Amino acid sequence: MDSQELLSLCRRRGFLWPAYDIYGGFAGFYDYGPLGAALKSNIEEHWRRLYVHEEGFQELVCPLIAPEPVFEASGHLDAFADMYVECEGCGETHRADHLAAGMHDNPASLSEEELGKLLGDNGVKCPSCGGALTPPRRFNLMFKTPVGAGSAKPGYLRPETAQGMFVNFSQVYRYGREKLPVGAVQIGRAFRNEISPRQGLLRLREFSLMEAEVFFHPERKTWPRYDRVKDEKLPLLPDGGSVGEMSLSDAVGKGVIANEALAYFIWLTLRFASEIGLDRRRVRFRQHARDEMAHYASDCWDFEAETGYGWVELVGVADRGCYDVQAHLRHSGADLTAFEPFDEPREATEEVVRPRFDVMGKLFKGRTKAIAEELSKLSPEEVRGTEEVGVVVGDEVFKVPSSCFEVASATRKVAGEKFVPHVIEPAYGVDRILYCLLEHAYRKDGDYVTLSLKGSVAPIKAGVFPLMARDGLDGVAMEIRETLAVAGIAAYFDDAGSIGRRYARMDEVGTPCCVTIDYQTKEDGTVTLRDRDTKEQKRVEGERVAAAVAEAVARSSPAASGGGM
RNA sequence: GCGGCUGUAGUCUAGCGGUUAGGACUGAAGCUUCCCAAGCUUUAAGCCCGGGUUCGAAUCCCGGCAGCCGCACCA
Repeated sequence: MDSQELLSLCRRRGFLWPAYDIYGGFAGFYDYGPLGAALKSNIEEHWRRLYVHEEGFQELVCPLIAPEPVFEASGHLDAFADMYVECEGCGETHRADHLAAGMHDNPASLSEEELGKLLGDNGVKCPSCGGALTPPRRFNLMFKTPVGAGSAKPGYLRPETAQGMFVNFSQVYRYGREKLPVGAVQIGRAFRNEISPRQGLLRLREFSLMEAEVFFHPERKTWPRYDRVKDEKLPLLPDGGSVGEMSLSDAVGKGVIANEALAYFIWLTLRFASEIGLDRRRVRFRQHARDEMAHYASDCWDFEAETGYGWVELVGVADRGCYDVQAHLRHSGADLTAFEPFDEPREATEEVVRPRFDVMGKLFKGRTKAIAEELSKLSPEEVRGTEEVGVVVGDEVFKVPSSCFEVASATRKVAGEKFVPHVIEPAYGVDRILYCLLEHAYRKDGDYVTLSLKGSVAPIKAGVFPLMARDGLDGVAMEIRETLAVAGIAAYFDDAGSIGRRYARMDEVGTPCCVTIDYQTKEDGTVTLRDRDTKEQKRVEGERVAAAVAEAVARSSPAASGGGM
């Protein structure tokens, strides 16, 4: 299909268009119009239904701007940047770390200066023309903005919503009654200063993400509902293999997918995709190659859809290990751990420095308590065999003779252990999903275009038309539209042009059914209900119209709690 | 960021240095008992932006912006 045709429809009918058009446009930014906004919101609402309502994830709304330390910890400040050199001869730019491949174990980890020296020492020239190269220049893909006036602190627009959930692990864990696994989600905007945005909605500088972070005990990566779906089939493209259908349990059993939890969220992604209307025959899960994966991930699967642009990544489901939480724990000093009680409390015996208050009291009088406290913090190794130990309390240094303490073994009851949780992250790109949905729904018969959107996501659920805008038919139609609106069904009144033209307008924006009021309505109160995909019509009682429309919409949608594909 | 191609109403397009930029579809108003983009009347809407060449520029040249394709990039 021709993506230009689809984009033209999107603009014509009010789905979306390039932003700031009257000022010449702004690459990488798009506006959603009334239909696009409704479609986007329906997609997000369906996702929320699955993750928040069914699976019990906690939804958070975190700020779009975060202070610098967050991204120092996450690694975005260093790693979410590319180093470039430019050729002084031909002007071509090259990835500096790529040019240094083979000269260093990990060129990307070097500073600009170090990398520049490395390239210079090895006499690297422009691969295109052999010209001299500029020193490496760093281009960070995050948008930076000062926060506050004066000596403002640097802030960054978030490049993903994930960090907001990692830094809030303790709140999520506590709200979840201190049980694992526990999950948080966030739906919202993220920003990346792409060097070259392309392909419409597929590479934006400002875009929407739906991300979930599921926190696990490192050795128990499964999910309560896994057993229910373990025999379902997944279209998998394993690293180094070819596409094939495989059940979850086979994939986990054969080690194709690293664990049950990862398999479950891969399946949930397929369920979501299918329920909003992506074509099951044009999607697959592609496993990242070892060298493609972020260094901290242990397994990662991209959910891809086939489009006019080729296979496009819509969702990434990755096992990120303990990397993110660990990073914030170290960087912030906060205790971002989970606690697991042992079946039986254990007794741990360890050696400690125990102050002898009877001896100390005489020597240090009123300072005894403070000195003893400091003394207890020392390890047995530090005091063993010494005659005297220096202890600092405030500004004072006290010389404490060894008679004041002893090294004794103490028995402590340990109820359980603390650990840094592992994270599995399903991350969905809303704009890409929306675009692919439109492509997969696009049907063309001659010049006649129909968007075969699922009722669950269709921006308008029903068109309501008087056959003629006269003889009171229009009044009846307006009442019916209002009845539908009150019942929560997005309905669109149209009395302009021929009836065929009005059906065509609705077909082109993916409206699943239309209600038409004709002269028979005046006689027996029935209206016709017309189906978008079959073009079939049937008469229904006027009083039943809301229920009948709801049924028709549901027919082109999956059952609310349906687990099957 | 580099190279190639391209930019005319909401959409698709005619134009090739010289009248008032033409058409189709769409939109709006109206007529027509009108169930699948029907017909008729009326009507709105355009040369991406900025410089230059020229008596005269949608047209030629330069720059910018945007789009498409390829390269690069996509933690």
